[in-house]
Amino acid sequence: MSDTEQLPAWCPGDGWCSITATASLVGKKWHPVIIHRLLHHGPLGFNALQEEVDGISSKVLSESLDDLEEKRVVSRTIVSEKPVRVEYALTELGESLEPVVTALAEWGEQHLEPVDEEAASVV
Amino acid sequence: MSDTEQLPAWCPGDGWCSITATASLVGKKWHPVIIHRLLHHGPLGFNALQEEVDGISSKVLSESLDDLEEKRVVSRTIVSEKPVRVEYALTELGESLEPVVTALAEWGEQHLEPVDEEAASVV
DNA sequence: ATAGCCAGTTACGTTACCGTAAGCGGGTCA
DNA sequence: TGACCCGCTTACGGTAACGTAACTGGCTAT
Repeated sequence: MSDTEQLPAWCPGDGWCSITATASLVGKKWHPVIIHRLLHHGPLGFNALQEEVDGISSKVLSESLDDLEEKRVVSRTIVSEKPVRVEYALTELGESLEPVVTALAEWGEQHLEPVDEEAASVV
Repeated sequence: MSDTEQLPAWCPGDGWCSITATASLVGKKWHPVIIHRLLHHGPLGFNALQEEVDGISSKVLSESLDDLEEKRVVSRTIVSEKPVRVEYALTELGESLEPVVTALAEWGEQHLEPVDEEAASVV
């Protein structure tokens, strides 16, 4: 590490930061899980997705989907069959997040699973 | 995608989720940036780190470092020279986050930079 | 003694995010 | 017609995260 080290441009000093920007997309509690489920289960309806995510409320799921749709990560397709169906799927942009979500998942797998937060130090 | 598809175990239905767990570490606004700076600039003092991160306040930096220290991601070393110095560095666990932070950074680089949020749709 | 750097802390306020509970409009099925 | 599924929305509340501003305390250099 010398003094004149050039940073890879993705850490500028002028406001924008690719890390923060990406984190604001994937850093919400449910966002990465939703994306992961969509990656591995193809298009899903609202209720199916809710069951898939396990723990999320309809309200939060709805909000998250709105957010992700606005950010062009998921697409909402109304399938006009008799019972009005809706299908949520990843856009290309959303699918491109696969490495990111995978990185999150694998790191958690490898470094976080043997969690002993309460058994660790205090008391 | 068949029906009996086995998920890689890192997306259980029973509460714990490696993705969410990791996101709770790296998903905060400043956490990944701090880690990134520490990855690329070696150990830094408080003020040096604050200047490096650019935009963070001393309070938030302090809080973030407390959090990251508690989670064994960064270490705080008091270098007891005459002017009391402190050095923040990554632990092994912290360094292992490199792929995750890199994934965030690179995705942002490749998919988010040409941002035209305001120029896009409305008005 | 005054000024300045380093490493924070405290007080205070705002916004974002998450969660519960309930309800609603439309359709299907019996 | 009533019971039930689907796809949400609304109302309400709490906590956590973030932000600003000011201030502290130890040490140093002048």
